Amino acid sequence: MDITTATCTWTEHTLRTLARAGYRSSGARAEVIDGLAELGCSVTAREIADLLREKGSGVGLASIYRALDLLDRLSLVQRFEVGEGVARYEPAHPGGEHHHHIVCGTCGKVEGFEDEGLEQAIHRLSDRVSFAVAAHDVTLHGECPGCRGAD
Amino acid sequence: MDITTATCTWTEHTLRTLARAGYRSSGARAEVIDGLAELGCSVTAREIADLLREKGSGVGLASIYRALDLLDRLSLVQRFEVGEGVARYEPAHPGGEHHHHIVCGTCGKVEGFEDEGLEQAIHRLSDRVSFAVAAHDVTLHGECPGCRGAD
DNA sequence: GTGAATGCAAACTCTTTGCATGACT
DNA sequence: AGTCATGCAAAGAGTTTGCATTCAC
Repeated sequence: MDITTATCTWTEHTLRTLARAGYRSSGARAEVIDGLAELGCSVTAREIADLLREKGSGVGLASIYRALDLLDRLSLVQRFEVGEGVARYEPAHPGGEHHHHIVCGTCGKVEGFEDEGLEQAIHRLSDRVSFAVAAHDVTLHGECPGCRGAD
Repeated sequence: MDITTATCTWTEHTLRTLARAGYRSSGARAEVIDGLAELGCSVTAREIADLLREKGSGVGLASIYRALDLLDRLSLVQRFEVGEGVARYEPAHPGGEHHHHIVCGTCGKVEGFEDEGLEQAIHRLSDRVSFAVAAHDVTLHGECPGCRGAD
């Protein structure tokens, strides 16, 4: 997965989509988008705030939440939780390809993974349930290589 | 799945496990366990509180959270979230058999489902990742039959 | 009697909202 | 000018914690 080119494309796509929908994308919103592109996978609002503050930006937390909410409503980011009671966000790729997350129960590290077999199983299963399935989240819990070694 | 006998067994198992671990299980804790057994799948702390209050119980919210936390640490309940920022709990069956959840994006209804193909896919996948996988959560998002019809 | 368990209220964290100010078209 | 966007501060919701009291053993 080439994060660099992917997120670069995502940034452009996002700015273009916002503009097309009539939203202004300067100021705080643009900084949040840049921050998301830079941080990439599985970031919290606080992490974005910390990054922007480090860079000397005066963007407020409220604007970050507002931007994330807007991006989520436009399907430009994916919002999810891994069981900490904190919302996490990451750039959503327009093609629909996506990954899931695995969380280290010891250090809290979150990593992404993709698995075609899993996607297929969920697809097959979706036909069998009474709900109309629109999306799915999978979270694996375990211990990361670093923490396994440190036991 | 026969909820009645399953939760009855679960209640006994839970009380026995607590006693064996040296915890007292009278008062608030027992009421929370009863409430969980009665409500069954995917309940919030508030739902337990409401049920107990209805029954005239004076159990406080803090005791409910403390009980749920203890049961979770002893693996007697499963704790999870479906993306609302609220923790949900349900009796955990000792055998390890478990189900996952599907959430209606319109009315918020949560239902359980089981799928062997999904479990197998996750099992196969677990061998391929660098983490030591200990558990997994799957959440499907969609629209329930009732809300589909009401569109 | 002693230590665990409980209830209440306060504290805390994450997130949302109200409102006045500032920026873009 | 008019509207949208922002920052700050306050409000909300869910959850946790401190402490005095109560209860089980």
